[in-house]
Amino acid sequence: MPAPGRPRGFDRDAALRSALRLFWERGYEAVSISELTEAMGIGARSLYTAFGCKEELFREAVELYGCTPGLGTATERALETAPSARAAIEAMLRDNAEIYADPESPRGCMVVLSATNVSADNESVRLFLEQRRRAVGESVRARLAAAEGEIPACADLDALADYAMTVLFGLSVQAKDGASVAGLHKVIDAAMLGWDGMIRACA
Amino acid sequence: MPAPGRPRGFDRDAALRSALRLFWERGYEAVSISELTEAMGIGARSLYTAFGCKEELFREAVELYGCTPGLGTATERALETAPSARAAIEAMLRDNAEIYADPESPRGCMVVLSATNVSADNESVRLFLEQRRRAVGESVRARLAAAEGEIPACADLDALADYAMTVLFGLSVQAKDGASVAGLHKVIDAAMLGWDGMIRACA
DNA sequence: GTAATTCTGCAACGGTCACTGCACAATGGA
DNA sequence: TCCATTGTGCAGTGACCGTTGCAGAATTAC
Repeated sequence: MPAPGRPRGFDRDAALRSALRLFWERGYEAVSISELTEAMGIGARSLYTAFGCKEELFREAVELYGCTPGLGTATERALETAPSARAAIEAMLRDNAEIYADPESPRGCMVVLSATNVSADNESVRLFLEQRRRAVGESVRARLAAAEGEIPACADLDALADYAMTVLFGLSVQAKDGASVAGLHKVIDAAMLGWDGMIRACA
Repeated sequence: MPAPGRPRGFDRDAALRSALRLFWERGYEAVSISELTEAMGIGARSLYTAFGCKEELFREAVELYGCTPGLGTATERALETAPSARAAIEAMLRDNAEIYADPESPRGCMVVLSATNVSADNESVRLFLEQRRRAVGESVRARLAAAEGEIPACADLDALADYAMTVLFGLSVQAKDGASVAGLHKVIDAAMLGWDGMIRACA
């Protein structure tokens, strides 16, 4: 039983995916409504009817990014399935590196890069992504805290988590600048030696 | 003997510093000409007479950032004055961290953050900063290559340099998100253990 | 003084921005 | 068939974008 009224003439999910890709590639403010309507294959009026306004569309696109397998879910999945804290951090970095440098997709992480600088009017958008970055950091911290026995009691969990996030953020910039998947993995090799060093230095 | 014609009615250097601060804080596209003229205390016509156009003004601001002691010179200075490759990398990270989280200045690195996403028309601006980031990476690489004997011959200098740059980039994002100086230093503690691990793993 | 040169304030330029009012189209239910 | 509801195309809204033409102001050289 569809809702009453004229049915929507386009695939809302597909249109949202097109918007996601555009926002991911060039950022929130740098993408105009007319570019969006062209990429989504709809008129401006339909965009507003379906998604409300540009900011709401962006937020929905970020949500979709976050819950799409192979994109934003990589971090969560790595943290949940890896058998140890160390393996979780490494999997998080490596799986994301593959996504960041995938030639089929925009480069780097949408959450890190798509609203780093905005005009005063759109500060709320920047804060929205900042909060999502913070939430990822919290997840990492929680995963470390749950690693009973594996990490020496004297270790600074906050510093470990911040270190992992810093490397993750840096990988996005490197990928945007054209780094290869192999190059990113070499960086992660070094980063994991940093992890081991921190654990060893404390024990 | 000043040049003929009506003399400029404002301090060009001071105006450029105001523009630098604004671009640093919010990025190239997110800052409008009217915001610039207000901050610089001049009319739009004077801005164009003195600086050419918005993009040229931005490039000059980035140059100024790069050659101002306590800002963009920190990296170069650290690489030149530190007594060892390891000390050079550590000084580069720590000195920049102090700048990135300085409460008196915009947060993070202007070169990393002020043009990460731009509209299609201004891609040249993004590429300009990308090239500057690349140049810094080259400087780091060169410093490591010059560290005769200190680094084992089997070490991957490219990976070491890319690792240092990745951490440096990540620190900018962390600072923009509000990280404290102390927090950044803890991250660098970890990062330097990564450095030591890479050296040790190879030797 | 006059000419040449440069800078500045004013008032606009065409273009694009995000967004919307309105008439009409397309559906479901009575 | 007629109504209620919702989506869509068209044509615009006012605001702001980066930029500029022009007249006049301020200086040096003569």
